[in-house]
Amino acid sequence: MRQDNRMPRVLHALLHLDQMTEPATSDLLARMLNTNAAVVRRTMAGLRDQGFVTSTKGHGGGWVLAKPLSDITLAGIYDALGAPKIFALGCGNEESHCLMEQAANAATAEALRGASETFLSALSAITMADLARDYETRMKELGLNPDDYRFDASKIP
Amino acid sequence: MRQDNRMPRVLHALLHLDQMTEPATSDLLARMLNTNAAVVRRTMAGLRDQGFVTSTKGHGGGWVLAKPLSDITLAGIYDALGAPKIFALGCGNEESHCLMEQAANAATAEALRGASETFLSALSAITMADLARDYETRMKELGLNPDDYRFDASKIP
DNA sequence: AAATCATGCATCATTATAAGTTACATGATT
DNA sequence: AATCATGTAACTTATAATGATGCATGATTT
Repeated sequence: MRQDNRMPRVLHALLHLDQMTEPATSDLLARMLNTNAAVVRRTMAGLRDQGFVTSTKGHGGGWVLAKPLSDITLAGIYDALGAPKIFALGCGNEESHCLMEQAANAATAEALRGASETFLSALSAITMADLARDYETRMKELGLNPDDYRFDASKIP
Repeated sequence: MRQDNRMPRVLHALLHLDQMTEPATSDLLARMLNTNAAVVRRTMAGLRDQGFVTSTKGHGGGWVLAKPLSDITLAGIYDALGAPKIFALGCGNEESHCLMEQAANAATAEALRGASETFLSALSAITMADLARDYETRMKELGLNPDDYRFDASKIP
């Protein structure tokens, strides 16, 4: 099955949005994320509904961050994306009449449940501000000045 | 992405195999698992290679459990299946030049890594014998006699 | 030895789902 | 009025798992 990359994409988009001084159009974000404007709108729609960003139409319109990064946890974003399916592995969720199948499915489901718990609690513990700090660290490690990188996206042809 | 249900399926198959007194053909297992003989062969191939089961050709041939259930952990089976991809969620694994994307991807990857660790250690802690016990418990809860269920699969038309 | 059974394996069709595309209606700004 | 940008629907493409089929090969039976 094809992988769902909306999560890292949206995180990436939010980090860029935080650097913007004016609304970012879907098209600009699409170029930043190396994708398509319609995909951006579709993906960001959930974040808008949850109040993480706002979108405005018309001239000068686009996407704007609606909260400080420190108020946005990755769990909040995950939910805003519609809490997409985490696992490629299934647990044979059909209601089975076979008791052996029930035992097999239950064991698989339990292992997945634990993993999902770990995953979601990890997401709850991280805010977008943490990511921004990580980004800053990466900048420094390369000896770059954050200001040089700001608005970099607008330089994309 | 479509889900990978090989894991619970194989667990189910092994529980049945443990109840057999003679080799189970791929076709029989397929009917037990509600699938296709070719799928069974394909899926069980890895288990055979890892020595969990043996397969013999010809008259009276088929699949036989090669180890006691207590010697088979779910982790062993997961590996025998080729350690299939666990997550439907991706972490944008492309090597990115954008530091924000790197930060976004790293955070997602780290959350997934933790979840995968939880998952795999859960699998290591469970043996097929545990599943068999669970099965027995389910039998008793329904007031059924395990012997009544034995070879049930051969009754499938 | 011939017939039959069953695996091993390759190939093709089917299905599910994320992602990419396109098109167009609607609202905001100039 | 013209232009910009979102909102949304519909369609196509890409990717895997799964399903289906056919046939070669080896084992067993008669």
